[in-house]
Amino acid sequence: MAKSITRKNSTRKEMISLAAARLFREKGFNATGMRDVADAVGIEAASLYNHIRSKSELLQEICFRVANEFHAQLNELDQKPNLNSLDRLTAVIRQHIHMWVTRLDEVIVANNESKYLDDPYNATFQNERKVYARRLEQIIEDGIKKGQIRKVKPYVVVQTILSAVRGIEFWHRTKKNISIEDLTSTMISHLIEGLKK
Amino acid sequence: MAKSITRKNSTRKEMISLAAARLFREKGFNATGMRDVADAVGIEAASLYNHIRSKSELLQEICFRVANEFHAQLNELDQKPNLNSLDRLTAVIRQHIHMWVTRLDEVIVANNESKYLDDPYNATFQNERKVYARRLEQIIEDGIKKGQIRKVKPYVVVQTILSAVRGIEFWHRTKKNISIEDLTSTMISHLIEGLKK
DNA sequence: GTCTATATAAGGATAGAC
DNA sequence: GTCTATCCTTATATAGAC
Repeated sequence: MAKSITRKNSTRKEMISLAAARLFREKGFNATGMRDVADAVGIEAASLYNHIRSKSELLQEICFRVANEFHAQLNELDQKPNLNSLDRLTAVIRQHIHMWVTRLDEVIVANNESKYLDDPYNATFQNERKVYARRLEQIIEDGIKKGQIRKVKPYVVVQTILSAVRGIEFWHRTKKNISIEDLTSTMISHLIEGLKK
Repeated sequence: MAKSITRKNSTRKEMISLAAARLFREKGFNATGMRDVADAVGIEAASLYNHIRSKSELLQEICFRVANEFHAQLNELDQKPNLNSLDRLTAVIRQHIHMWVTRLDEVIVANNESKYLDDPYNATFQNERKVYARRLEQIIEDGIKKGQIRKVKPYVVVQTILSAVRGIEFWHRTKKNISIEDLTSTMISHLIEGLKK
């Protein structure tokens, strides 16, 4: 009984969160009104507050859900010690593209709207990003040390890769005849071949 | 006399525009109030309207100033017919990085806040972006045809390069000991070597 | 849990004195 | 050209009936 109530609540809340993610992505966090979110789920704005505490809370949950997911995927990769650096980077790129394709709204919100998080959430989130990037830099450094990667600045390479993948946001808008596979293979070959010795 | 009035006006308006660019970048267009802009130039909010028509107009001028500048720089490159495709792409990357370094606020606003332009400006601006990207695709296609560039999807490569350069926005935030030269050379080698046959 | 009604605050823009 | 005062709209969030 308690379980069914919980599930009903969380399902409702999930709907609100996903609707918010779509709206925050399309119109931006500040330009999205609670009335917009309410309309999207078919209730009045006031009713939202039976499920969420505030508009800020919606943003927080979206951003940290995404951050946690990215870290979890990187954790999985860490448990495959027999991958070399370039294979590891390739897998990271694939993971990112997969996230972009399957959870576009949330990922874009986490990238573009996280700056509107209130403190201390804002600082925490930016730190998550930094830690994640640092983990990727380690992969590059390892590859340089082992002679698989040219002598580059790991920090710059990581930012280049992360930014490049992030650009899929704009790819989505146009109606090009490019499959996910073409997209993935072109990006990987471009970004990985450019690192080889 | 008329000239001095004109110059005075345009200087004042320039100050407002640059202050707005900085604020729009830092806080976002919607989170920036006219009172914020007024504070930044040291006048009252009402006084702004002697120089500008509306908050939207500020955004429009910033975005199209940037768009025109990028097109102008590409036009310059077009007048050097003896450059090959890879050199041409390298020059484009250098131009972009230079814009990011010298006019960071305006470029970030044009990239991140242009979606808040009212129609028809929004549609016009997005089209400018599309035309610009198409011009870069032509360079890639040319390089493939002449055997300098591997067989890649030009559209994806252009988006990868544009997105990668765009990421300098985030590079700026951290205090890494990386010079502009290291940044530029690492990005160029990474993004250009990855295209060579 | 959802509704109607509303409190409270903030934002863009204008009027009119100086 | 700049100011003070203010209009008008919109937004988040709450109160209380059902």
